Amino acid sequence: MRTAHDHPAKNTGANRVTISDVSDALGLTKSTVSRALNDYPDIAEGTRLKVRRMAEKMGYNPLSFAQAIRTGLSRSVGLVIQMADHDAHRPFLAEFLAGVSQGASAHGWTLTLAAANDPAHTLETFSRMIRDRKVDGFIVPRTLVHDERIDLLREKQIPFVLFGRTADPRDCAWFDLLGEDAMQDAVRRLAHLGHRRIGFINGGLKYNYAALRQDGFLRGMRDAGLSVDDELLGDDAVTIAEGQAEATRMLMLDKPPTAFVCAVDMAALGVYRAAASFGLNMGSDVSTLSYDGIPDGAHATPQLSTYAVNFTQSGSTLSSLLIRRVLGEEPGNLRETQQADFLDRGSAGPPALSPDDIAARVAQHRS
Amino acid sequence: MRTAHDHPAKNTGANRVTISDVSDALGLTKSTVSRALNDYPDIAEGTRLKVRRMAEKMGYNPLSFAQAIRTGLSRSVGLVIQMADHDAHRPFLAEFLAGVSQGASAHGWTLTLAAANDPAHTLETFSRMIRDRKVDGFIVPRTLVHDERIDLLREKQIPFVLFGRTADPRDCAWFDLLGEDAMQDAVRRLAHLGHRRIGFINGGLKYNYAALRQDGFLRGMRDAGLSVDDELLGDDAVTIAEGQAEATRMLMLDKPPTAFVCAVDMAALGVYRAAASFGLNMGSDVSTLSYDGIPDGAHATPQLSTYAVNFTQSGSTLSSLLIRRVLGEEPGNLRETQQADFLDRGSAGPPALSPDDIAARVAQHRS
DNA sequence: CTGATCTCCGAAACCGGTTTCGGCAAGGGA
DNA sequence: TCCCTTGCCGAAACCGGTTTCGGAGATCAG
Repeated sequence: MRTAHDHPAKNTGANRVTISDVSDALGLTKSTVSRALNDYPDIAEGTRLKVRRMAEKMGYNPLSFAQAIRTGLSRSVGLVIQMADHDAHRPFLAEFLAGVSQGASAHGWTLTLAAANDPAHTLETFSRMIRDRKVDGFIVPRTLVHDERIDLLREKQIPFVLFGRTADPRDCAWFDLLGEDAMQDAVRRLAHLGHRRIGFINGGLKYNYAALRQDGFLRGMRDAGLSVDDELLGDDAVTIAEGQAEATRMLMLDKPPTAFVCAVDMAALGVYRAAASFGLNMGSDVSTLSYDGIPDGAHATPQLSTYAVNFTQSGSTLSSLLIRRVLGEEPGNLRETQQADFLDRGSAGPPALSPDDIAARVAQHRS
Repeated sequence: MRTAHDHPAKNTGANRVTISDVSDALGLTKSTVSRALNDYPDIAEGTRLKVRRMAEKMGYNPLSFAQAIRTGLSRSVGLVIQMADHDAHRPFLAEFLAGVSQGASAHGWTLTLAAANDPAHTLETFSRMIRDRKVDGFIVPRTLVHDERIDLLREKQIPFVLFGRTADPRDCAWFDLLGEDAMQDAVRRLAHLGHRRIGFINGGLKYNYAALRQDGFLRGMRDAGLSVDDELLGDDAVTIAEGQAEATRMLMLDKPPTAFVCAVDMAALGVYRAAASFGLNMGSDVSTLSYDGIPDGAHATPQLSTYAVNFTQSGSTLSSLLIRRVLGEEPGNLRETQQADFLDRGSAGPPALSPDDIAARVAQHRS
């Protein structure tokens, strides 16, 4: 049986500078030093400066877990990634984590990461981290329409910030990109290029963003004075295969679209395959605009035009918001949104073919 | 100025069960309860059981940061990922992190993650985490031939475990896959299929694995009784573009290879492109065996035959090794290696063309 | 029966901080 | 001059654990 006393910790701060060392050096008590460093109002300005300088000079840094025992704050942001999400977020994971980590460490906080296999395991993981007070709050990525994580955190009164928005905003702080505006703008651009029949391939309906992006698409269509054909609306396409299936279905209609708007880049890459399978050139015979900005989009031929999300900055912003939330700011003040950046590359151009031309080309390739 | 006393922590363990609650309920002192739970030998077996049961019944869980203040152990494994590594590890990042996280939480530990932009920033990040005692030790991924991270950790006497091996094993525990054996086996398989001229495309020479894998390749060639042509050895190919460049160079030789062994899957995907550019069919006209097991390999046509690494299990093993290291086990006892799994798919077959045939085909496509 | 040894637990210090409370001294008003 | 604030700091408790020390009682050998 391996136990703590079998292996006394050898790294028990041999020569660490403690708050007592600082107070002794100044002839003050450690309580005064503590209050000076924490900006208590009952400390004279001169004393505060002396303490600051001495602490700096001696290289004093408080131990966060020693503070935590009294304050309850561990100065750590929690993040649970769910492995079953096989969809689009994987390509950005590194960037996102880097952003979260850097946003946290900019305030002297750390990132505590956990991974879970399925929704039940995710909730379990949240509960365990809360029970053991490993973190002061959570970043909740990929918010769902009905999100049990939010219910749990609300019930347990744990601070959190969403990456995404949610219908019921109670207790919710968030950062999100305006996917709906991107979809609307995509339609506007395509309409401006001359497209009249535009198909929409949405992402996972369980995610909160799906309804928003569809609304944005529909708004764009209305603004452009275009009619919406139910057959040109596709759902739940978050992989290449799913995107290809939806695009293939639409291209085989009597009146196929000349352009596609995709809620997710992966689906757009599927549209490329569908088009290629019918001998249609992407960017001229058919056009595609999409959303995400995955690296593979830049390697496709032609390069995918898309609304790109800066995941590093998103992560960093989320950390900052969460820290402010933990320190007491109201969630209502902690809601930020931002526009995605349009990358104008080669996948959308003026329609070289009419819907009838496309239908003929498709028919020819099916024989 | 936002300070701690402006926002008193509200989650200061309202109704948390402490060790005193347990001791009071039993009519014991908290010191006895503590020693009972930590398996001190001077506690009667009956008492230990009573304490265990009561703690369980009351739902007592010690606060790790409260323990840390005395023991110095924060029960957290540290991991710093370096963003500048644009090579092959990104596709597995999620799996790897999941493994590390699960390996840690299996022992009640957590994963503290940080990201750095470059080597200097990495060292800085290590130092900061050490100074603030955020973690008890580190997992060091992607070991280099000359690795400053190892130097730093050695000097500061911080426990660590390598993902990979290193030339100077002092203080080093590690887990690694035997890439050299995979390379050797790849040559054996190709020779068995009838290949006589085999090219080797190595990965990044700064990494420790490169020399090992080249040794394995050379051993395989010697075992098969094949001669090694210096022109058929390529280095530093970790991206598709770099792999394509090396393969293109070799295919344009007077005596091109009929098969390739790649140290890294990404490079192998580049070999696919080089072959395609000369009208050579992968798996028949030329063959390729590789190493890593990236997801894209399964999407290539034909599917890439490769030696796959289980990154989830690797991460989990690394966590366990690190925890044992932190608890006092000698690094010499904490060195594990494992064979990669060969995925026999479609990219290697008997040579349909001779080197001369290939040279002719290449010449034809260059005109 | 006595003294030495062992077993087992309580008492108290300790870890490194934070926070409450009280009091001294200076300053201001009457 | 006296009283009442106000400013500023020390003393001590506290947070939730761990670890050292010592001693009471039981056991055992002589």
